[in-house]
Amino acid sequence: MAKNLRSELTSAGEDYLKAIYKLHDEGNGGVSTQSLAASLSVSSPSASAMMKKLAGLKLVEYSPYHGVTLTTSGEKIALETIRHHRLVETYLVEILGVDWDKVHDEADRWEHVLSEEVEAKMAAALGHPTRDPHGAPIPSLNGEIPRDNWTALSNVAAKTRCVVRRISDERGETLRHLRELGIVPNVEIEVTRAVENEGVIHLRVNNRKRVLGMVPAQSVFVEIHEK
Amino acid sequence: MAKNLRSELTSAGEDYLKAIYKLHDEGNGGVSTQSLAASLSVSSPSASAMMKKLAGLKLVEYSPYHGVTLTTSGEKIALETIRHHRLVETYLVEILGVDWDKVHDEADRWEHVLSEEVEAKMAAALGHPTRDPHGAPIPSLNGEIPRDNWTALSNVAAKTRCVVRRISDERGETLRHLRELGIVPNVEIEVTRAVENEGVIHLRVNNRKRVLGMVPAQSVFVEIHEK
DNA sequence: TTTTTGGATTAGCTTAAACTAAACTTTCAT
DNA sequence: ATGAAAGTTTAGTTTAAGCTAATCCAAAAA
Repeated sequence: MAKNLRSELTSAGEDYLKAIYKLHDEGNGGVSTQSLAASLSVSSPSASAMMKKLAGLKLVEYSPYHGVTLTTSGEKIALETIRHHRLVETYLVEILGVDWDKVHDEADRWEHVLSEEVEAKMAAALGHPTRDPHGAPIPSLNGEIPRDNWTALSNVAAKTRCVVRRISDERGETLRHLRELGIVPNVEIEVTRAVENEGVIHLRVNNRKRVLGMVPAQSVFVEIHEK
Repeated sequence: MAKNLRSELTSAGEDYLKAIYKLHDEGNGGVSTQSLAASLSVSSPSASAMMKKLAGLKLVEYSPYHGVTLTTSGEKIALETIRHHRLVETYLVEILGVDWDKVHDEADRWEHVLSEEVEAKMAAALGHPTRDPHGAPIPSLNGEIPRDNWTALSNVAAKTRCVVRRISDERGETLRHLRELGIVPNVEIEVTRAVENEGVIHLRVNNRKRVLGMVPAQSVFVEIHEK
């Protein structure tokens, strides 16, 4: 069913659906043509045209000048694509030993060529993981995905201990930097100093002092330690 | 260098180069527009147009009305693509346990999205194999590939013992049938009866009598047993 | 040498996805 | 309430890859 819809779809279409899902997920609410275009590095007329096409396929609800939202089948395809992407990332890191900061681009290409059958084999080989190497949740086969409620590191007050749970930035540069600082999922850290307008947050990671800019700190999500 | 050329190229271009290589390899000599078009399930005008484009990129030597051959860089890319394809097939069978007869289509898609880095990891995980699961040689990183000199099963005389070395048909149907008969690489078989015009060859495989049509027998290559 | 014929190429069109430039809505501020 | 700014859509073009129909060449047959 969704399979049929998906076969109507090119990989460009899948990319748009995925982007809409993510923007909706973060930004909460209808997704604007501009944000969509920006997130795909595409002009807004291109995004606009694609919305018309996806609306024709009943994959999005599109009200010109007022943004789009996914329909049920559109969301299903978006989640399938995200599942592919995150499983591939996990597989590349865990089984093939590819660097944490390099898997994103590879997975962006693989996600469109992976058959359901091979996806299932990968998932099995990994023991059906629920998180990718950056801490992002992997949607289940039937499209369930946990809603996380973690805090951006940029919002954490001084003297707070917490555990890194997720890095939401996908760019290799940022990821490499964070890894060098030891900021990866499941590592315990402490915010030692956080003063507004310093543009920087001070941390203790693996018992070393670290300084992190506020911009990358916005994409590090942590779970605050119970007292 | 070849990397640069390759980046100029779409996956359609890679498919054409690969097809030219294979046709040249089997058919010996210049490759005709028609055979190329047929092997890619494309119209001849399409093939013709692509030849002009590839000639512009200096990947083929193209003399209108007289066929094409690969240039050195064209052959390099063809071999890289074939290497990707066959490594992926091997990986899917050996590591992920995908069925022997189903890996071809998957690999046809993967071959275009695999980075050199991941390819290297796969090759290492497999112990740098030199044959894919159908017995086809995997080109080395620098483009070397053994020339096999095996005999088509359709040409083997009665009372001959031999070892299956390669199946050159890629269609799932054929492969499935052969596997059901036990005709897979490295299995020893004996031709028990082979009479011209019967359109069929009789075999003993794993100590069982088998009958195989001449058409599939043409894509089974064997090594004749030393006396 | 001419003719036939089959294979190859050109001409012209289609679809998908992008782009720029121009025109149009919304919305916000005066 | 209206005009400007911001954001969106339409118009028209481009590139890649395919297609059909029509033309063209070359090799074999007469």
